[in-house]
This record gives sequence, C-alpha cells and structure tokens, in this order.
Amino acid sequence: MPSLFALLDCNNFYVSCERFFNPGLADQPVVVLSNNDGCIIARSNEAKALGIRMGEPYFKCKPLLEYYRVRVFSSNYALYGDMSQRVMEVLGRLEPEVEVYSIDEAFIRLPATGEESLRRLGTEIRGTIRRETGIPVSIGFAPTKTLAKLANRMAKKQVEHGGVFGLLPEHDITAFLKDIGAGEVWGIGSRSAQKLAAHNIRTAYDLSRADERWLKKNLSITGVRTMYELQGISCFPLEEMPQPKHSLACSRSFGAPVRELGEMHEAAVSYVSRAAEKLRAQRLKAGCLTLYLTTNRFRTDQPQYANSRTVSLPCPTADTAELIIQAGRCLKELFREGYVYQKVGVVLSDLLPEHLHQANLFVTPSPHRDTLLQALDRINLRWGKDTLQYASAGFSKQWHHRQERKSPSYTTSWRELPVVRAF
DNA sequence: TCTGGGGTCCTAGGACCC
DNA sequence: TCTGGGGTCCTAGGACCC
Repeated sequence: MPSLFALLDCNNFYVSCERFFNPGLADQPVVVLSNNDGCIIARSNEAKALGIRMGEPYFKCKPLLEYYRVRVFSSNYALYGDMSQRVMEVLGRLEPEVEVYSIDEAFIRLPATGEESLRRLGTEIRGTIRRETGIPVSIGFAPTKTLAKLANRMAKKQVEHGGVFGLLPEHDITAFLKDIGAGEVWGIGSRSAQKLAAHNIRTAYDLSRADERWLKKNLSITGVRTMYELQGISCFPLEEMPQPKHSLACSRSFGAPVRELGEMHEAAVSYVSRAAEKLRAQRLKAGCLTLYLTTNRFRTDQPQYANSRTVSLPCPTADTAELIIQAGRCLKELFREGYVYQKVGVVLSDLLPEHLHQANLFVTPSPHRDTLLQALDRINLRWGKDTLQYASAGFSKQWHHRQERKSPSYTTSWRELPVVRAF
C-alpha cells in the first residue's frame, strides 16, 4: 500500500505552554519574546488578530501591546523543551513511524488508507495529545512532506476542519495550489520567492509546473525537489533516526552594551562553558572551536565591526578549561578597542563521539579530568545552572541578556514547581 | 535605550595533485 | 603568438528552516 505523510504541529506552541500552567491566559492575547526580550516569536490567535506581526521587535510594538493589555512573556526554553518531549512521547506511543522535526513539529508516515479513516486517526491523535499534555495540535495529511505542510496550514486556518485536514490525490490539489503564494511553500524563502516572481512564478501551482532546468540553475537541486513534492512525488523521506550533529553553538546578545575586553571575556567564557556542557550531555567531543563577535548591525550610526577566528584543537575535547583557554586566545586576537559590541558567540565543530579517542603523542590525557567534569555536571544538574562555574565567567554579569518576563520553570526546577491551593 | 538563537544543505571557486 | 586536463577536497557564503 502506498504511504502518506502527516505533519503534526503544535498550535502557537510557546503560548500554549504558558497557558497550560496559567489558565488565566486562556482567551487572552498572549505573546512570547525571543531571547534578550528582542522580538515577538509566538502569538496567540487573539494577538494575531490584533495585527501583531511575527518577528516584530518588542520595543517597536510595546505601545500597541500595552494598549491592548497583551500578556508578554520572555522565552522559557526549559519549559518548552520539556513540554515538547511530552508531546513527542505521546505521539511515539500512538504511531510507529515518527520523525521529530522541530520543537513543535513531527512528521508521521502512514499507510494510505481512505480519507475517513485518516480523519478519525487524526482526531484521535489530537484528542489524546490534548488530554495528556494540554497542548492543542493540528494535523495535515498528504502524499509528500511539502504538501503535508500546506495541509497542516489549512487545518489550522479553517476551524471548520476541526484541526485535521487531508490534501489527498482524489482532491483537486491544482485548485488548492493556485491559491497559495510560491513564497509560502516550505523551502522557498524570501530570496527564492523574489527570483521566482521575476520569472513570473507566483503561486505554488506555477512552481509545481516550472521548468526543471531553470529551477536547478536558479534554486539548486532543493528547488527541483520542492517542485516534485508539489506534484505529489515524494523527494524528502521520513528520517526517523536523528542524524549526528556537525556543530553546536552558544551565543547571546548582550543585555547592555559591552565595550571592554574584560566583560567580553566573561561572556565568552560563560558561553563556552554552556557549549561544553551541551557537548558532554550529548557524549561528544569537539575538534574545532570558532569564536565570533559583532557590533549591533542596526545601529548604523555607530562604527561596525564583526569578525571570527577558528582554531583546530590539538586533541578533540569536551573539557571546559581547555576550550576556555582556546577561546581566550581567539578573543585576544579579535577584540578591537573603540567599538560598542552587541554579541559574542562560540561554535564547536568537527564533533565526534567521546569514545572515539585519537591519541596525541604530545598530549597526555589526565584520568582525573573526566571524573571532575562529571562531578561538575552532576552538581549543576542537581542544584541548578552555574552552582559551580569558572571564576572567569564573572559574577556580576552586567552584560547578561534581558529576561524580564520569564514564567517559572514549572516542570524542570524543584524550586519552581507550580503551587496548588485549596480554598 | 531597545531588533533571537541554533542548525542544515548546497554551490562556486580555489588549491592541490598527477 | 601559442604553456593541459581532469579529478578531489576544502571553504566561504548564501539560503533556508523553526
């Protein structure tokens, strides 16, 4: 039997997470901000209806938000990550072939049964996830991932479908695609949409019938695959096994401008420490470290500077201390006086599993380091982030990113458990 | 005053080798 | 006058995603 794809997508996911622990937010306009309280990255339907746009800088729409008494939250990734896991666990129990695609989305492969049985299945999955996690989801069915994305959008947009919508071969997919802009298709960003429009390809339907050679030349092979997917020919398979990571990063914009090397060094050490923690949590080592820094590109009135340095490590490592030393050297080379810096970041690459050990003639590994690092991680896991930290990460952290409206980490911190009162 | 963060894939072009 | 050709590997930059 031919197979179909379903895309399950959590509705306004971050807002739904906030609402689950704070029922007073139901029916209220709610938004969630990006890190550093910079931009709007999630909106409730009520907030969308007020015309608040995705990606809008917070400071620009603050008056509007206050006027309409929109409830505003800093992002709380500990909470969202944990809620995501719950949703994916329930889904994994219900369906055998699942690809977790992002924090709030999963693809599912299903046998191509009739529309009615798909609708029943979708409704059942929706109900179970809602009941067991409190998160509302929408589900779209179609012969390819790209079409399932579009079907999902329809499931969300038109409430009469009850959160489940199928874009199946027996339907008139052509008419449907004519109503969709080429730029709304998964994989077609604004740059590609511009190129397509200049070539008079404006709708998803136009794209599905584009000239293959022209597409290959202008949008690369991925554009060609998208074209076939729109025709119902699957080119993106379900990837149940997550691919090993090639890189891992940590960076933050500063909460207050940074001008001095000392402060910059503290921030760099903090992010390197976090990146090294992630590395160890995933049982990886890094062979390469990149440090980069940049001024605020929006402040065109100020002198601009951005630069990066990459070093190969003498021996792949996940040891915070070694990575801090390397990052410190990079920073010394990169830092220039006289600029107002906005951000520093670290990228670890050439990742490999920790058990693959390549010995280095000139480096003697200390047997105690691993034990020490394990102890460090255990203590910070048990007693909270940065209970133990390197002194060079600083203690006052004036540069620390803003996070003024964060909800408690209800599900991941003993100190922040929700409190239930009986009257 | 104030504009996120983390990740992937693809391609062109240069370096290098024989 | 006139100075090869083909293959591989690596990297930077562009574009995309959520």
